[in-house]
Amino acid sequence: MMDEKKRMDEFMTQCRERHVRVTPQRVEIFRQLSRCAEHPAAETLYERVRETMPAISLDTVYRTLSLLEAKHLVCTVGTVDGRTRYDATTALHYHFICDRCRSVSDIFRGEDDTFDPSIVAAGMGDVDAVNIQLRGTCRNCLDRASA
Amino acid sequence: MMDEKKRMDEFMTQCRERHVRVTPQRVEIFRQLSRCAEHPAAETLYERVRETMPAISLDTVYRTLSLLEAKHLVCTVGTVDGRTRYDATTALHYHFICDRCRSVSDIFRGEDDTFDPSIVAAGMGDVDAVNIQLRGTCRNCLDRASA
DNA sequence: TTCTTTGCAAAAACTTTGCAGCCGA
DNA sequence: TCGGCTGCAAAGTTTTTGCAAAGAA
Repeated sequence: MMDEKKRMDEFMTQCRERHVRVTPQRVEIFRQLSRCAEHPAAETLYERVRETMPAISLDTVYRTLSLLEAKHLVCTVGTVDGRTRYDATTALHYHFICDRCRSVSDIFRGEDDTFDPSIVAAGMGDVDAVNIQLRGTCRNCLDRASA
Repeated sequence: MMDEKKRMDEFMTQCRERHVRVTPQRVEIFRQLSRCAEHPAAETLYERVRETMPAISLDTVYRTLSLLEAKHLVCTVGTVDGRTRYDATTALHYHFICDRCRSVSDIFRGEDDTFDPSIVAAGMGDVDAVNIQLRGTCRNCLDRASA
């Protein structure tokens, strides 16, 4: 795992490359999103960011996520209970979404994984982002149900 | 492609198996959704269904889609512009979503496609549904831009 | 300096829900 | 018959937008 300082420097560099102004709010939103393993919705992330930046407003979180997603600095994981969930990792990977507890977990690709979006979409157009959701019941919920 | 009568019979059989009551509204909603290649949102489908069933209400369309999705008789394709889009085909396939024109197209699997959700999610839990979105710019929009 | 961004508040958009009468099984 | 379904209307949630002040390049 990349250390945080390096990750934040990279974020700021990419912002400048894409003409996205670097503001304290954007930096903090990205930092907290990177730290969250839970793939939070806007409001959840807002609560998190408020701990270190109490004056921030919810609409700034919405606007920032929406901007960063458009610039592919962040990606959406899908919608759970009507709320859009986000991920700071844009590298190709999958998500397991539990329909029972609403948790979202990363699934990183195995060595033998040959799934290739640009081959799959050959002829359809240019692919900028990929979102792969596997929905079902997670191990925790299965264990709890059988206990 | 399966003919419509056969598809509708299958739908009604599956409804009964899953204890979902067969009503004219549900049948018509499913029929129109099956006919739509565009993967419509609830409101778009509502307009479509109203052509043959003028008295239906929008909330019935919402309730029906939500029920059918829970029963895996229909699946969601993801959210485009804040609206959930649906698909009557539940067999594993992919979707190409154009961020420019908001169109959603099916991508059926190639012969050599070895992507297997239950292997990918091995150990994470039980997978009930899969949703794979490739987002980008479609051929049409690319051609229009370069013209 | 200039154009963008933020916070506040209000609004918009989509979706859900309560209720009474109706209908499928 | 009985429990679930529908239409109507109203509410609920999430997300977006207008505006003036503050801030990044």
